[in-house]
Amino acid sequence: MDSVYSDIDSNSCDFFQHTDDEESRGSPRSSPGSPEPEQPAQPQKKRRRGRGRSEGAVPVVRKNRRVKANDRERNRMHNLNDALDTLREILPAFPDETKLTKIETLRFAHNYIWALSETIRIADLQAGKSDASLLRREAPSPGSDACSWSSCSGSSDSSSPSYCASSPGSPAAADYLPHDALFAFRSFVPGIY
DNA sequence: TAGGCCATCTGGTCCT
DNA sequence: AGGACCAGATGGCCTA
Repeated sequence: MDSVYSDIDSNSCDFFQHTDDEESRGSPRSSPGSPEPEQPAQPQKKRRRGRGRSEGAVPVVRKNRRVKANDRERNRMHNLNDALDTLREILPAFPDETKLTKIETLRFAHNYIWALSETIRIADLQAGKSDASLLRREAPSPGSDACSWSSCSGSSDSSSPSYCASSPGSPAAADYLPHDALFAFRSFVPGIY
C-alpha cells in the first residue's frame, strides 16, 4: 500500500544535511541530466517523501515514465535552486548572516534592483541639473536628461518601476539619497516581508 | 511542540 | 508521445 515509489529518492543526495547553509553550493548533488548513481540507500532514515498516492498495481511502463518524470522534476528544481544560489551570491551579503530563504532572496533582489535603479536615476537627475545650462544651449529638448533611464522604463517618473510603488517592501523613494542607497539595502533584509 | 522552510512526489496541463 | 511547467500534498529538519 505504500507508494511503489516510496524509496525512489532514498538514494538521492544528502540534502538533508545541507538544507541550511550549503544546500546546493557544496552539496554532492548529481549533475543535471545524470541520475544519481545507484548507491545503497542510507539506512539511517526513512526518506519517503511526497504523497505516495499511487497504490495498487501500476503498469511497469507507467511506473517507469513516472520515475523518469520525477527525475526530471528533481533536476529542474535543482536548477532552480542553483539559480537562486547564484542570485544570493551577487546580492550584498553580510558575514554571519544566515542564508536567505527563497522568498527572502527574491524580495531582497527585487528591492536591490529597485534601489540601484533609484541611485542611477537620482545621479542622472543631478548630473542633468549641473549640466542644465549646457544642455539647454546645445540640446533644446527638455527631456534630454536622463533620457536613457526613462526610455528603458517606459515612464519617466520615479514610480516607473511598478513594483516599486506597489511592493510593500520597497521604501519610499524620498527616503533615499543616492550615496546611501546601497547601504540601505541592509535595512531591507529584515523588512522584506 | 508549533510553525517555517524545504525537497520530493504526483497528476494535470500545455507545448513541441 | 514525451518533456516542461505548475501547484498541491507530504513529511523531514530546524528553530523559537
